Amino acid sequence: MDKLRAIEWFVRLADLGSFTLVAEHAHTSKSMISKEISRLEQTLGVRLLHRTTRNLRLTQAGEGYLPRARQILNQLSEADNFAQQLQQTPKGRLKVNVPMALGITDLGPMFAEFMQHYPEIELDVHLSDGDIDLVEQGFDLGLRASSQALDSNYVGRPLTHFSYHICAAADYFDHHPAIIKPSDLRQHNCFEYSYFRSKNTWPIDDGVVINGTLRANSVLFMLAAIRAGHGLGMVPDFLCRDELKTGELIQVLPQAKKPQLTLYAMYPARHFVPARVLQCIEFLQQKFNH
Amino acid sequence: MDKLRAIEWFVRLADLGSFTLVAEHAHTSKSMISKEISRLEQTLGVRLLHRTTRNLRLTQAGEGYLPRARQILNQLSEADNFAQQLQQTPKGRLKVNVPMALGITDLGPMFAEFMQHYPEIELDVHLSDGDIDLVEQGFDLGLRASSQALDSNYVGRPLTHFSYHICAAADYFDHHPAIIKPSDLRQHNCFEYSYFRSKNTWPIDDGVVINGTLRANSVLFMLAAIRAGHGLGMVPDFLCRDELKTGELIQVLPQAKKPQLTLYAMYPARHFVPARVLQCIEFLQQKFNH
DNA sequence: CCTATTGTTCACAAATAGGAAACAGAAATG
DNA sequence: CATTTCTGTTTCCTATTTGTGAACAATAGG
Repeated sequence: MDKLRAIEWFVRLADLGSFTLVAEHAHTSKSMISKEISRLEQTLGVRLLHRTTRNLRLTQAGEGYLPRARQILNQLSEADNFAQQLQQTPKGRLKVNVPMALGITDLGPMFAEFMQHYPEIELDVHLSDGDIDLVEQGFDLGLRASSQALDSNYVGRPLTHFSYHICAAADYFDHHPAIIKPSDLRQHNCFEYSYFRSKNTWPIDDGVVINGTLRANSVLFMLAAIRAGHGLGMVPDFLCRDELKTGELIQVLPQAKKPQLTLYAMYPARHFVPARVLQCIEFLQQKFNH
Repeated sequence: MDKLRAIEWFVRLADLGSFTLVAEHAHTSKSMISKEISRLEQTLGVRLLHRTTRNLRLTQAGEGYLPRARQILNQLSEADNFAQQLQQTPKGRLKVNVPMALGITDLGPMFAEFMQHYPEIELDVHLSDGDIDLVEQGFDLGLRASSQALDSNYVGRPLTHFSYHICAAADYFDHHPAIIKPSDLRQHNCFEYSYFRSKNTWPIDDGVVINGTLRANSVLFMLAAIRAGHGLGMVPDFLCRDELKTGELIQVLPQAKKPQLTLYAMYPARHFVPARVLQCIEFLQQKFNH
């Protein structure tokens, strides 16, 4: 039995509450989890989980074992990080969370180059936009665009700044009235981005309540609708700069006060940060500053 | 790789300073140790030990990894003890250190009976008399006869008391002068026990300096010499009570002031004491009090 | 009452562990 | 200086263990 792995799985089991989920998460079969947990229980001589077919709950022993197991795993990764910090060439798995749109446009090529520089680092990139817990999901690094303060559980380093543009297709205004002042937007089909904190209010000047026929959780998807001339969207500059240059898209209200977005590289605040994480951040910083 | 075991071996390696010794200690081959440590170093990406053929020393990484490894192992055994404490029937390995002579005479039958009562407990009995570090050697329980205070790292529970007798063979005095007062001993062949703190001084009244032609680190061996009529020895009562009863041995200076020995059951002071340890102590207490 | 989904068990294929011996390097020995 | 005698590493082979997918038993929900 690999006791450490058994303990890891036990902790996951307590968190997720299902053998099947843990098996998926650990890329193995549920029979494996079952056997390993049973073996752990056997060596301890105590049942850690009370299992009925549809429900899992910790036994008294499991209840007490769980926090200790957590601490052991934490200290182990702390020790590993310490050791790896002293090594020369960064290697190992680097699990990164990246915003969907930015990941596809700008970060894709950057990470490709990063891989070339550090061939010993095994990249595990997850594209997603929702607010997820980096630690819980086991991310070493997360890139997040934010206009507000950061969670103090993480260390955040600003990489670059973005601004928003309100865009429409060039031919959109052939059939729609012009937009002179922010309140004109209310007469138009303004798309809503699901992950905006202020759902149907665009943060222009004092805020403009908009409404439209599209709501999407992907700016890329929204961009397609804008290019098709179906309405207006508020998109970050890195997504529309090419189209604005070619004239395919037109910016509206360029002088209006729009929020500045900062892209942060965030990593869990720990005693020893793996070299590969710091190297990656530095690499990105250099790329963005160039 | 069994990472936990690798860490254990690494700690042992740092303590003992030799692959060969660790291999013996762990009941495995040195190739195993070598391979496992190498694998650990590989996953960490750092060399933990700098090895030359005749000398081992920790690298900078190893120096920092060692205390963390120690802590992890401690917390793990703490967690295991916690879990096992909640279990009903005690089981698992119980490694006991027992004084040589007492182990052979009185404790042998007691432990035999103990095994019968708790068939799930796997006994690992080490007979030895020297002062050894229970924790370092991995003992769960140590039985020690002592007349003085105990190390505060351990919890000690008194089991029973012993007294010393000065004995000689019955026919010894056919050819040697009688002994009336303690100072008469100086004219006799008095055997010396290696582990006595006051080497060649017997703790009778104010202490009597003795000399003789035998020095041994085994009271049993000494007893054989006494029975053969070669001289006198100071032996604990449990070793000579049968011979005194049959008259084979004769006690000398019975009214002299001799030290009282207390037999302690000692176990490492930890947060959670395994059930099997407590059960064993209770069993022995009962046996001695009966 | 049936279906869907859970965790456990089983049997077999694949991978791994473990040990003996050969090996290579360095210190002590004469 | 050659030799002996330790050290830790490597190699190779077998026995053990691991991991998987399918069948299984058990339970909650429709």
